[in-house]
Amino acid sequence: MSTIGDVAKRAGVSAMTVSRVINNSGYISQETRERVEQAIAELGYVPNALARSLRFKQTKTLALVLTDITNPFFTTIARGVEDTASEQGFSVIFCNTDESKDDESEYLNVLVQKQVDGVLLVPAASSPASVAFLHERGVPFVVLDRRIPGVSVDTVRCDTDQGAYQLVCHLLDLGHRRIAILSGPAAVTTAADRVSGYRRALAEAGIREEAVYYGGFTVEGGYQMARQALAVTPRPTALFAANNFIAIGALRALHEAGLRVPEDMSVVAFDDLPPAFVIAPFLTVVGQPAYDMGCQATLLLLDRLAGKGDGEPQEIILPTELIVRRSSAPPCDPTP
Amino acid sequence: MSTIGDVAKRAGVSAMTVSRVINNSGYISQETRERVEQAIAELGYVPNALARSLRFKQTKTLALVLTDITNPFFTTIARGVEDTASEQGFSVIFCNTDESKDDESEYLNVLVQKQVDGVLLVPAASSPASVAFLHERGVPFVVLDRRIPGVSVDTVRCDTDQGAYQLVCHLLDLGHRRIAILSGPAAVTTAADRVSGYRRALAEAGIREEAVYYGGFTVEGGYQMARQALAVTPRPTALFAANNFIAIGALRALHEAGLRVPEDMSVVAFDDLPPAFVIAPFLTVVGQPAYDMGCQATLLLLDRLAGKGDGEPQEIILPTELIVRRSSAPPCDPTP
DNA sequence: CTGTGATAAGTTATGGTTAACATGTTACCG
DNA sequence: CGGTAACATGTTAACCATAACTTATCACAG
Repeated sequence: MSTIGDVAKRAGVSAMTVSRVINNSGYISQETRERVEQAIAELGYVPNALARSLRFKQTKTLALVLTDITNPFFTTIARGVEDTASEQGFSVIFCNTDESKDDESEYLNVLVQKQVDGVLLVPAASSPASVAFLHERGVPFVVLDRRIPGVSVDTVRCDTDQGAYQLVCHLLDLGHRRIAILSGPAAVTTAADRVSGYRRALAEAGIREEAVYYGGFTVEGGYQMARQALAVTPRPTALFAANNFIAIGALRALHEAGLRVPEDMSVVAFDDLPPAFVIAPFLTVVGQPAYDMGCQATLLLLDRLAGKGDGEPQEIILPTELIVRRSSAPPCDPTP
Repeated sequence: MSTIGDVAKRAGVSAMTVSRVINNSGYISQETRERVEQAIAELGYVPNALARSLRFKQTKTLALVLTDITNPFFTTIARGVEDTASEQGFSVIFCNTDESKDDESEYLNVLVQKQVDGVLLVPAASSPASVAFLHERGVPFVVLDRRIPGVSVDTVRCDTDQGAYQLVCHLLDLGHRRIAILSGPAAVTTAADRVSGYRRALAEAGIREEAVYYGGFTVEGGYQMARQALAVTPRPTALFAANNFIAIGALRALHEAGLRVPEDMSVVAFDDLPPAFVIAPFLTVVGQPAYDMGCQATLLLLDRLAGKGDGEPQEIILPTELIVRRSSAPPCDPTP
C-alpha cells in the first residue's frame, strides 16, 4: 500500500502538494495537479483514514450494539441505521451481544479504543454500567428500543406498555378472560413494560387472574413458556407472546399439543415478522416501526455529534400499530 | 478522552512506562505499576487503537461485504464470520450492497481507506473489478458464496450446481416432467449455476422442454416469475425457486391463484429458512451450511493474514443437503 | 523600481503509541 | 573495590496525513 509520500516522490512534488490535490484546497497549478493525479492513479493510492482520523479526532464511524442480529426486528433497525448513517458519510460497525452483559462491555471497550464517533446501544441489561462507561469517556450515544431506569439519556423506543395494553384490550374485546403473557427476561425493560401494559388492561377490565411467564426472547423460550401455560387448569384461552420468536415457539408448542389457532387458542404477539418471511400473514400483532427507529436514533446521534440540540437528554417514543389478523378470535368453549 | 501522556503525567512517569504497563512488556517495578494502574483507572484511560494501528499497520478488523443483510442465509453467514473473527480478536465491519456494483466499489474504497486487514466478499456482479481493486492494493480477501469467472482467487462456496441437480432429480423421481426454474439475476453465478444443474438433470432424463426465468433474488422477483410461469400452457407441475425469498414470492403467487401446494403444484427451493422463522417446516429444500461457510471463509482469510498456506488460491466447496418435506409430491393431473 | 497581493509550492509540527536505543540504578561476584 | 549483569525508566523517531506557517515567483499599480 502506497502512502502520500510515495505519490509525492513519483510526481516530483512534496507530500503537502499531493494533499492539496486530494482535498482540493489551496493553490495548485494545472500542470502539477495532472502530474499528481497520474501518480495517484498509477500507484492506486488510497489515503490512510487512520492517519487522518488520528489528526482530526473523527473516524466517521458509528457503532450499533444490539442483542440479537438474527432477529428481523433488529435487522430492520440495522438497515435504518445504515441507510441514515451512510447518507451522511458514516460507516457502521455492528456488534452482537446475545443478551450478554459481559459481551456488551467488552464490545464497548473495543469500540472506544477504535475511537468510534458515537454508539447506538440496545442494552442487554437495565444496569447503567454501559451508559456510565460511555459517558465517562465522552462518547456520545443513543439508547435504542429499551429503557435504562434511573438515568436520563437520549433514547429512541416504542411505547411498548401501550402496545401491550392494546393487544390485551383486543383480546378482552373478543371475550377472553384467561390470558397468559409469555414475556422476555424480567430484567429487560421491554419485557417488563409489556407485562405492565398487560396488567393495566386486565385491571381496567376488573380481572384479577393473571398468568405471567418470563423466559428468553427466543423460540425455545416461547416453547417452554407455552408448555407451562398449557399445563395450568383451567387453561388460558389466549396467549400473548412478547416478541416474534416467542410467538413462533408458542405456536410450535400448540401445534405439538394438537391445539388449533384460533379455534382452540388465540395468539397475539409483539413485533411483526417482515413480509419477506411470511407467505400469508396470520398473526395478530402490534408492529413497531423498526426501520424508522433506526433512522431516528441515528439522526439524533448525528445531531449530537454536530453539537446540535440544547444538550437536554431527549426521549423519542414512537407509536405502535395494532394489526388484527386471523390468529385471534372469540374464545370457543371453556374446556379443562 | 485521556491519552497515554495524561496517564503518564498523573502517575509521574513517562509515556513509555505506561505503555509497558499496558502491554506487560519490559521491566516495571511493582510500585510504579500500581501507580500507573491507578492513574489509568482514575482517568478511565482507554488506549487509542488508531494510533496503535498506524504504527503496526494492523487494525484487527475484517470487513464482510454482502448483498442482502435481511436475508437469513446471509445473516447466518455473518454470525459464522463474527464468531470466528472475534474469537481471534478481530472485529467485523458489515456492508450491505443491495446487489449494487456501485455500492460495492464505494464500500471497498472506504474499507481500504480504513485499512481493514482483510475482506470477505459476496460479489454483487461477476466482474473482476472489485477483486482486482483489492488485489492491486494488497488487501487479502476471500470470495464467499459466488464465483467470479476467469479469475483464480480464494473462494468458499457451496456446490450449487450439484444442489440444483439433486432438487430437480427429486422432482423427476416423483414423476414431474414440466418443471420451471425461477432463478436469480442472470449475471450472478449462483443463479447461473443453479440453472445449469437444472439443465443437467433434465438432459440426463432426456427431457427437452425447459422453462427458465431470471429475476431478482427477492420476494417480488419470485412473485413475478411465478406468475409468468403459471401463464404458460400447459402449466408446469413443479416450480424450483433458486432461493428462499423467491420461494416465498412464488408461494404467494400460487396462493393468490388458488393453487394448493403440493396437490396442484410442487415447490422446491434453494436455501432453508432458519428454524426460528418457521412454525412447521414445509418446503422441500436444498440447505446450505451457511454458518459453516462464514466460519471457513474467515479461517481461510485469517490464515492468509498470518501468511499461512502456499499462496496458491484455494477453493473450498461445501456440500449441500437435500431436505424433503411436504411441498413436493407426485404430479396430480395434467390440467390446462 | 518599490511595494503589494495573488499564486504555487515547501517545511515544520501535530495527533497517540511504541520499538529501538540510551541512561541510570542496584546488587552481586571475584 | 572495579566490573557487569539485571533491572528500571526515559528519549527519539517512526507510522501517515495535514494545518499553519514560510518561502518564492510573478504581475501590476503607484
